[in-house]
Amino acid sequence: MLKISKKADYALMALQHIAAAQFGDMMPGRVVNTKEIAEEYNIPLELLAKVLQTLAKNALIESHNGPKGGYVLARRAHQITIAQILESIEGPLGITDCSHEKDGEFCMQREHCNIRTPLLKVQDSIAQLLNNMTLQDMMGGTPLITIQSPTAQGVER
Amino acid sequence: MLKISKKADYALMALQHIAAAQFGDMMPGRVVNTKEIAEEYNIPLELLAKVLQTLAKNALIESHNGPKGGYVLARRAHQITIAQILESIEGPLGITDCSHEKDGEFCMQREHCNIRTPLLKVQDSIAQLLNNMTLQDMMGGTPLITIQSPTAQGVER
DNA sequence: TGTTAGTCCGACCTTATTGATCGGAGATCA
DNA sequence: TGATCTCCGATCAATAAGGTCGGACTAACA
Ligand code: FES
Ligand code: FES
Repeated sequence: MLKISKKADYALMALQHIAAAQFGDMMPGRVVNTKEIAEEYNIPLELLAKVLQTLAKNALIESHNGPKGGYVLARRAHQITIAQILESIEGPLGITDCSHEKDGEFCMQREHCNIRTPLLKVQDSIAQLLNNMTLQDMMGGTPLITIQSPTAQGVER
Repeated sequence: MLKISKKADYALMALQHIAAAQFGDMMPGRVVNTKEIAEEYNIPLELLAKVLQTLAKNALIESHNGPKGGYVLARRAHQITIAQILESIEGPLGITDCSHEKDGEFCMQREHCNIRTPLLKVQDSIAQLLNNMTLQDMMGGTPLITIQSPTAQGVER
């Protein structure tokens, strides 16, 4: 119910990892490749590759080809919102399939629909929530330090 | 992306209609049957029936069998939350598939997962939003009155 | 400079979820 | 009692997601 796809899940993990490698290590512009992420989180390699391709196409990360190649974050972590990531993978956010009426074709129920307005309000709230949360917020709240605390360190903010 | 299923959509429409018929007409305990709703909103009849069955099983509405039978709201409109409706149709709310770890089986990524905590926070926010919105709130905001005739005229057959 | 190894990239197939459908059981009113 | 109208459970088809394959490119190295 209201579940985001696994591909989006992988995208979030990968981006978090790339961001951590980029700002947490000593090397500032460190390039991280697909295999490293896939092995770290037990993600099917080829599937993760596909996800990263999509992310690169949407200008969230930059791809460097050849040996020692890989991906680098295209912007700073606090400039990337969760909404941007999810929309890159799964298309525009729409809580119901008739949210975005495409070129003159509305759903059958549109005429007598009684739930459109309140549902759009719910959708707006969710969109706002996702837009206000950045990748940096997701990294344990602490900006540059790598997390890695075994205890359930709260992410209160 | 984050789209709720069509069945849940139908459930919301049907419940709104039942509530309107129950409190908007002169008859307080009016029974409304499946066919009436299906024709009003152009919903496939049998599918809507299935949805209503599920709703009845979850004690959101009561079913009255036989001729002149149909469904009646089990509680007052302001006692039914959107979250209850959605969860009745689509199961418990989980933004990711590993939200509810079922009996000892966690996902492969659990060990090194870096996005679990923030995602649970997002899920909590959405759940709270849906729990605070009742069926009555969805009916134009105005409490019990305001359901005038547009529905009643279409129901005549 | 030629080779080679390692990377990204696009198209394809398989599986799971949702959407929709069918016939039967039970209950009420005439 | 009888017929009719309703709800109910099991079944089938369409769609989207998850996963997989081989090809194209780039950059480092000998
Ligand atoms: S379901 Fe499409 S407008 Fe309400
Ligand atoms: S994906 Fe399952 S715990 Fe993070």
